[in-house]
Amino acid sequence: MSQKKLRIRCWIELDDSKFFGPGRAELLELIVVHGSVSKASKAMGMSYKKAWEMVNDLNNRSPEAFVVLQKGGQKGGSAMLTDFGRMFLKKYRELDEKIKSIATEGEHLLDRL
Amino acid sequence: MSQKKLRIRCWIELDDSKFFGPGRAELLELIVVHGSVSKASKAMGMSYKKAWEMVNDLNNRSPEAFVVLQKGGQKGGSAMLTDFGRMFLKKYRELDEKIKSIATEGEHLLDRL
DNA sequence: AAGCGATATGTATATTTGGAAATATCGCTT
DNA sequence: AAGCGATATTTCCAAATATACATATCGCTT
Repeated sequence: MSQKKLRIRCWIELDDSKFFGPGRAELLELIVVHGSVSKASKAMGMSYKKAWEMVNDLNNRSPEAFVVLQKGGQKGGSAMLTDFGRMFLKKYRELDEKIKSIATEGEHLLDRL
Repeated sequence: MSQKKLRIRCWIELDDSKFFGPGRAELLELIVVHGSVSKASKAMGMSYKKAWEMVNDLNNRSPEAFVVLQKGGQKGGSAMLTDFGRMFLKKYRELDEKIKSIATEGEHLLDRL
């Protein structure tokens, strides 16, 4: 048998460049848990810079911000999702689930890989 | 209005690395039309090397080849899809359509971008 | 057997990406 | 009001990627 690991994933493109996909979804989830971009990036083994650029890109290219960032303060700073960010993340996960179910029902394109 | 171009796309991962997505789908379609990797790559503004590496990767990592390549001969060489390659491409396009319809039915996650 | 057209492969260069480290920020503590 | 701590933000340089270009290969045609 092939024993190959197969996955179907989706992402959203905005003006012909990637805007939202599995990586950003995971990052946002970890920001919810940890309350900072720094901790979230460490938790997923990503460099802080890359994580910060993702957050920055989400906020800049969307008409509504995904994440509110605060620097300084008692704990040095913080990050939390906006209502819009949480809503978007939830809907993306729902879509992801639907796609997974489509891909596994009946005979499909992965059967012979 | 936002006037932003929005798309939702999917790709297939095999053993944690990308295997098939929109780029390779388009390349295969152009190979069907033109009958060579060279012309197909030019038609989509991609370097020949990159296109060749895509075809090579598809053939190597799949148990069944996607493309049959011939070098030399009357026209210097040629490329054509296998039955498997055509079948896979067709099913991928069907999946793409289903995902698109899911993402656009009713209120969805793209509404506020 | 020489030439042709396209594949197949390698090399050098430009471009993009990525990480490490330095810097700026700000409420709290003292 | 000066220092601290944890984070956000920027700078700089290494490393991975991609592109352009050059070369080798092959089988048919003539």
